[in-house]
Amino acid sequence: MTAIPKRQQNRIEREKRILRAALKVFSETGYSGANMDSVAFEAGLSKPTLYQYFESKEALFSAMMLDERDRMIDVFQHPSHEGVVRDLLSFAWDYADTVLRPDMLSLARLIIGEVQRFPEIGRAYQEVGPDRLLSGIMTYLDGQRRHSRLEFEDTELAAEDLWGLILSAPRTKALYMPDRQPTRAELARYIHNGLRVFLKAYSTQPANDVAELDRLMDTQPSRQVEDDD
Amino acid sequence: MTAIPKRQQNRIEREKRILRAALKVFSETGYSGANMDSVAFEAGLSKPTLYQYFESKEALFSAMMLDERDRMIDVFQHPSHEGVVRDLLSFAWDYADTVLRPDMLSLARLIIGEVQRFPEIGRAYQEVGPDRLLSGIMTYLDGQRRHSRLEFEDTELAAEDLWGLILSAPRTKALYMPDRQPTRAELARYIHNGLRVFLKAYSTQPANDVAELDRLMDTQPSRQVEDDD
Amino acid sequence: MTAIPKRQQNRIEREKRILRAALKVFSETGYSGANMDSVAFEAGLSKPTLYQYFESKEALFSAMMLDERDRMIDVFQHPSHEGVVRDLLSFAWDYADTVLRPDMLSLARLIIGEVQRFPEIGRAYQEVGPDRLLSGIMTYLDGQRRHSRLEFEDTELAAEDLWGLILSAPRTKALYMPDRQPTRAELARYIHNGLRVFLKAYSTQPANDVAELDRLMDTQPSRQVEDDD
Amino acid sequence: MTAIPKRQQNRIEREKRILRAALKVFSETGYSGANMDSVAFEAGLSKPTLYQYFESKEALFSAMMLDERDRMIDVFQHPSHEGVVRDLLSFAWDYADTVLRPDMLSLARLIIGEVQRFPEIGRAYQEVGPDRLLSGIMTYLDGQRRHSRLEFEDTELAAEDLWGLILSAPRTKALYMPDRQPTRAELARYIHNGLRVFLKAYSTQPANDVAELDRLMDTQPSRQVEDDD
DNA sequence: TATGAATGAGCATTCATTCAT
DNA sequence: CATGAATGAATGCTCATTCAT
Repeated sequence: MTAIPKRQQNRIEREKRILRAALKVFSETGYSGANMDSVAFEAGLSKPTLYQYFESKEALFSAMMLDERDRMIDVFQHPSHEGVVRDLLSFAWDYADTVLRPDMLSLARLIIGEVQRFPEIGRAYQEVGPDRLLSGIMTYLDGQRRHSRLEFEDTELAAEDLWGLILSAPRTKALYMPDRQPTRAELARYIHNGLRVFLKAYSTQPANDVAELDRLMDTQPSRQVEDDD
Repeated sequence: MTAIPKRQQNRIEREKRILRAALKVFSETGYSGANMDSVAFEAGLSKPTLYQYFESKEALFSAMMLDERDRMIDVFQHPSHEGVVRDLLSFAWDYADTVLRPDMLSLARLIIGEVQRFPEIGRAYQEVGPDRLLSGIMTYLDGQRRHSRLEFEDTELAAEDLWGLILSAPRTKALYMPDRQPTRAELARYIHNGLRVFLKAYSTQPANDVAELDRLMDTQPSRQVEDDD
Repeated sequence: MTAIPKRQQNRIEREKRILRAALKVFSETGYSGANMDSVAFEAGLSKPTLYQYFESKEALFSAMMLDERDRMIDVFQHPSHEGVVRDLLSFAWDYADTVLRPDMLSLARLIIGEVQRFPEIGRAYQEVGPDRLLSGIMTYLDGQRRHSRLEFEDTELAAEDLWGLILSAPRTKALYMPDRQPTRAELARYIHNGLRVFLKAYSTQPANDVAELDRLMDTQPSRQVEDDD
Repeated sequence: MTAIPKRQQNRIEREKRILRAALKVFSETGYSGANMDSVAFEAGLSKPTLYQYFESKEALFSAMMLDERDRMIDVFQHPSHEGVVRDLLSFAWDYADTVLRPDMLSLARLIIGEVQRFPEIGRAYQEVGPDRLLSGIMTYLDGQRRHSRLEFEDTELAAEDLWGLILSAPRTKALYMPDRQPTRAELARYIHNGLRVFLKAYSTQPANDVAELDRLMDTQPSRQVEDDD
């Protein structure tokens, strides 16, 4: 039997619990505002045990942040291939759903709030978050340009435009106002408008594509009807 | 003469000094990380005096934040009227120069980082920052629509697009990476591209306007030549 | 009025209290064994106040040690001049009374016990304690040599012999056994014997001097009759 | 064969390792400054195992101290018999070499530093160290008195004088200044002078003996030529 | 028996806040 | 009114000691 020793197993499990607890506590109160007692309590163990896993508050913070970052790598789906409009729409919803999740927003606030104290954390997230995402979008956009469905010169700028048109406004708002989550309808409005502008600017057949977009948005304005208040 | 009593005068002056000191200290280390000793020292007075002006750390923080917000109200210039393209370009630079200033970014990080602890601060800034700005842009865009120079249905979305296309990418990067300020050339690239997309999507004479934009960007790619590395 | 400001006065007084408290606490339990709460309590103030006066435990320890050292500088009397035997006898008692005081022994134990952690403290005491004392004795012995009352080649060795003959045994015992203070009678025995050997070895008239010594020791075997148990 | 069971053997071995580790750790940082982790690590076993051998830090300390004391019993050689001067000289070097060894000094500092916390330790060492040593010297001195080579009344005082004249000064210095070991030459100076004084005071043929001493010290000023810097 | 893992209690240090002058 | 001085209440971190395996 290649049984993983129970000890080892246990240790890994506990480390995960600590990192989860740390995420919660640091997210709620920031680095300085958080205290190790809370983390220990939240993780269900004592402070000395906590210190056996991470040698200092700072080390715990960094470890947690980098762990979260690694977790984020696989978050974004690769675009499907059912036609530009459908693809972009699907991508827009996927991305919005992820980026506007309360926990993602809390994490983003934490990073931004502490980036002056921990500059390397900001950079680390830039690399796996925006940069990786962007390169995913860029690959897709390049493909569509080769198929003459889109036209542009600077792929990076086009990708950033896509992101900015769809999410800049709702995400900025969400960062500043944690208690007001955007509704599905609001999101739909941003996505609809953002994609329309993007298509007008970058599609080789803007009129057709915008028409298709309008049709799709009418049909399927949102995915989760329940919270469409 | 209804001379303001010297006492009164003095008090106001001192209060300003405290608020400036608070901005500096809180910006550098966040709310929890800052301590009242530093604020008092930075303001050049003793802690008890500081407490005479603000009854608690929390009160000082709120007061400082709201004061900064008020100061921000007059920050953005009203658009001039020399033609849409020139107007938008002038606005874009104005806005970029303001929003990407290191102190503005620090303040933004502070707000975002503390918004969960002080939700009203986030809302307050939303009102005078984005909202006021937006309504300024909206007024301008509405005017241009009346003159048939632009066309759109939803003014708010159009205004948000303008903002997002120009500044979403560089500002997001700047928030996450405090040590890497964007150069003038990078800014010019974002502005040029953002306005081109905006004009393509919203102008009644996209081809002409984009051509003019290209010409203007060539002529005057930046304002401060010295740091155009 | 050249009134010293009460504040200043107070501060000095309090600092003295802290140093006294520190001496007590550190002497009792050593550096690591002592805690700042005890010092604060013993000094009659709160821990933060204590920290306003000394920035760390280590700083307090060093300051206290150096203060004690300075206090020690004036401790040893200069020898009088009533004849070698009388002089040496007087010096012997003076010195024994000082060096064997319980607080002096505690301090010595503290220095010796912590000298590996704070090497500079050991050196500092060596300079003002033994070294200064020795040079005082040496001056005196040199004088007596000039008057042909004593003879020797190496003044330093002679001085060290004087010290060693009188105090080495009782002080070593006292260092190792804090609960057993030497009685006056025991001290008298050490002094009598030590001086006798010293005179035999160094006096130009050993027989006479030893006889005088014996007479003096008979007459006045001790000074403080009360604890002559 | 009444073979000792391997278990038993092992246990004894381990106990020795622990005691050696404890000596090292306690010597370096004192009782309070030392921690059980370091002892366990130094002994190459785990803390619980350590606790199986010694039920508490205090117990370990005491056991180690008493063990060291027992080890010390056989340290001092019995004086040979080649004539008083030669005997004393040989004894002086033997004793100096032992007492001034860095590990012996560290141990002495430890005892002195902790004697207030563990008074019985001080007494225990007094018994086997000074007391046993002293009674050895006393036996020898008594012998020489019987052979009319030395004369004195109080054997104990004579023995203490011998010790004090030779080692009081260098040992006291060494206790206070751990980083400055006395050189061979310095030791020779102390020994030469101490014995000369001793012989002048106690020999029945002082002139002869001092002459012999001078001759011996010239011939053989030290034993280990290499570090005679 | 030996050990990885755990913890209650303690300790140096800091900080928001308040007096006394 | 302004300030030097003071403090109760944390907070990060450590350590002697004990389980559970």
